[in-house]
Amino acid sequence: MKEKELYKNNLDGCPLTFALNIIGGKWRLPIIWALSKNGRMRYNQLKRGINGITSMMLTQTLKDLEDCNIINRQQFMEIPPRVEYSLTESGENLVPALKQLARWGDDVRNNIDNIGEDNGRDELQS
Amino acid sequence: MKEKELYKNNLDGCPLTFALNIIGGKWRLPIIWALSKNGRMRYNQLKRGINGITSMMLTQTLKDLEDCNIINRQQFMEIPPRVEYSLTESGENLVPALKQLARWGDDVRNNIDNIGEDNGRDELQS
DNA sequence: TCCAATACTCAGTTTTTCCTTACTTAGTCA
DNA sequence: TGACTAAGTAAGGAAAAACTGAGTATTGGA
Repeated sequence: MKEKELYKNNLDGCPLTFALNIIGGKWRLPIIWALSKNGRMRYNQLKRGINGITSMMLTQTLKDLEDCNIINRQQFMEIPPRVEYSLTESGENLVPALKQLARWGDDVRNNIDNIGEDNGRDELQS
Repeated sequence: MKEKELYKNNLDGCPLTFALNIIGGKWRLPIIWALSKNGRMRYNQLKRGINGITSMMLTQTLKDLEDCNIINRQQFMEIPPRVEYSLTESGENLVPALKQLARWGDDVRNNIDNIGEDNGRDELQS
């Protein structure tokens, strides 16, 4: 194979890099996952549901995901305030891709844990 | 829906988190991608093929991926030295999942571009 | 009157990740 | 002789990501 015919990596414009930039933060996947499981959720509901997240990280990550068009934010003008979050269509479309990745992760981990021995499967939704 | 029935996030043991930890470094995907396109590659071939990577980052990332059982490292006892890298079976299995994610990334990006008509430019696009 | 609940926001700090520059060993080419 | 190739290592610093702990406004209930 000649050097010139090699695939050359081009980071800008790669849709995979783009996708990973969207889901790549520490708390983004947990939020997306929780919303895909539970549907519409309020701020403090998310906070209670996601183990270890702080107010600040939740606020920031929700805003990031909203900017990426992955989640919707609906604010009700009430006292006490109420804000509900849910996945957008893009967000929903992401879920199958994540499931495939999760399936792969599961397989790999089983291979590492007991090499050569297949001991059933763990459920994807932990 | 009762609070107790909500899905609760458990980061340890989540196969998705596990998968993202494997592919989540800056240079991991470029290396995996290049190997999946070109098959077996030597160190400097990878270095030339991946735009902007330094020796150190390449060495480190290759070692990380080897530890994760994503790539094989085969060393030939020759002068000058020769080392060839290739995807393991786990590495090959990862590729379809990455492709699905990439497809999603592509769709989302196109959607953003189209929405841009009524909203001017946002800084999401590369 | 004081506390709880809601959905945040801010300043400052720590932790993690990534990068830069130089150096290695041993043989080959001019 | 000196430059070049191969496949890396080492030390230290910069940049990015994440965290800590506090404060905001409002109102109903004890």
